[in-house]
Amino acid sequence: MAKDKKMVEAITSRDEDFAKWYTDIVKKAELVDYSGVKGCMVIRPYGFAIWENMRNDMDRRFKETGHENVYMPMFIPESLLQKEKDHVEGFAPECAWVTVGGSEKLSERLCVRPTSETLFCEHYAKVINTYRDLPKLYNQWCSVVRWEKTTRPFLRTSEFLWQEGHTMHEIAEEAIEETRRMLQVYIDFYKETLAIPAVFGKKTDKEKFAGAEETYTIEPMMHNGVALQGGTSHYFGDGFAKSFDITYTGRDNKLHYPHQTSWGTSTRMIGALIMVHSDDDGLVLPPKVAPIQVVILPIAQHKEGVLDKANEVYENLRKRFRTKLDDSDQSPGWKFAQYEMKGVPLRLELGPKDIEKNQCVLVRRDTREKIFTSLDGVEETIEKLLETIHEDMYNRALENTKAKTHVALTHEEFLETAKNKPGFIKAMWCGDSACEDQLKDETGGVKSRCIPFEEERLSDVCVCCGRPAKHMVYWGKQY
RNA sequence: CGAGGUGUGGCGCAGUUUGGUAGCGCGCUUCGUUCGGGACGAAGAGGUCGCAGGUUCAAAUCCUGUCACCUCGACCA
Repeated sequence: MAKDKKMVEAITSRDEDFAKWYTDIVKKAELVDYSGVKGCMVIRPYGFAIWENMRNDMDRRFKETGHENVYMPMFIPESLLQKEKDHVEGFAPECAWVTVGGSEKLSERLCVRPTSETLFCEHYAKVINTYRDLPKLYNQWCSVVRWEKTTRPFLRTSEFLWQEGHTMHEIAEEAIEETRRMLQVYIDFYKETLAIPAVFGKKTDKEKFAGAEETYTIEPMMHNGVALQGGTSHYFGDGFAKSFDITYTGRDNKLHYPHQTSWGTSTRMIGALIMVHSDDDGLVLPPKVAPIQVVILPIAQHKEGVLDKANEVYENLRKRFRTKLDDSDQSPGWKFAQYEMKGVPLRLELGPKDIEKNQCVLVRRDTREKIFTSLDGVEETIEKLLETIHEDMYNRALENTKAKTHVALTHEEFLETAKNKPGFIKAMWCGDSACEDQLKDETGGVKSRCIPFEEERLSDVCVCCGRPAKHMVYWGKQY
């Protein structure tokens, strides 16, 4: 069969209808199911296993950088939420409220947390007294609720799982350093674990988080050129500390406000995984997070010795890889398609002909390449292949991002590019949010993604208004 | 919040215009044959047609109301 022939009729082609392709994958790969509540999804075992792998990897990185896990309540009293003005204005429109407990109407309504800055602040006010209590480096894994108008599995749901780090520091520089450090943790995680390249940098004032002084972001590009805000890290200065009256006695025996950060990533990253790597045959998972890294498919398994050998290989491989042996009585063709749909990075075929020659067939999910290899030392072969798959997936995504990143020097060029070429646009900007608004209106949704840490001087003037340029900005449409 | 769409066995749908015995495909169960790219045969099980009213001898079908979900926009991790 031709390599590029579409084998799974049930999945809509990616080029035909990207949105439909996405939801097909999500359902066919058994990642989620819809629930009875609008915008809330059931994360099925296979989808949740991906999240668990992500979570374990990130959690390790957080702990290596000195953070501790905690758990805050899920309810925020309205009065607490209102303590920081910008923050409440940012989140009030999408809060879900609890007004009744049992049969009693509550004297004060409770917000189901959309994010937990206020709860952390309330707690920090109690436990921070002296500079010796700093820094406080807390993280929590939980779910949050934002009453979204439009929802899509993983990308935007009413409730989603995430991690939120909240830290307090003696001085501003240390907090800013923490903000940048955690962004770097995200960048590394995307590259090393998800095999996803990204642009990253600082958000413009207009795109900042509600209540933050500075917001840093990681912006991976999806296969179709649309950006996804993949994680954010915020520097709050001492604004929240002042609103919540968090003070500590400094080395100088005077009262000071600590400086704060927060940073978060969510199950949305699973959406990124799908939209960056997957194809018309289903999911393509990077080996580091794949719930099954190698699936062993015995061929003609009723024949003498096949299952015995398959089990022997399985017992050997499972010590090093997340391995599955599928000896169900489905036909081989069905199994091939099934595990391709689920994105298993490597398939190991083992039939009577192989066993005779003491070999097996390894098939890469990402390229479909077939490799005939000896069963002696097959675990080394697999180890190397999984690494190669990771690198190749990263590089393909990087090529796609590069190919879909354009430069615009003039206003006309910007509009022309935005209209005809999906992807990022690099262009100079004066620093005025009015220009961001104008460009967004003129292009039907292209917004500033970020100001990268390493800016190029493309020209001296703003691509929108022609006044002197202050920054080079990545622009693009987003999910 | 605006504009569309859909609710019928587990899943996907037809049937609704023109009221008259609840259908199809997949899946599921059992048995047999198959097995290197979604195998085949035979026999089975499974549905208060989203919900509530109404019209009628008779409602999945007509009327009124209601709930939910999906897609696309505007807003957002």
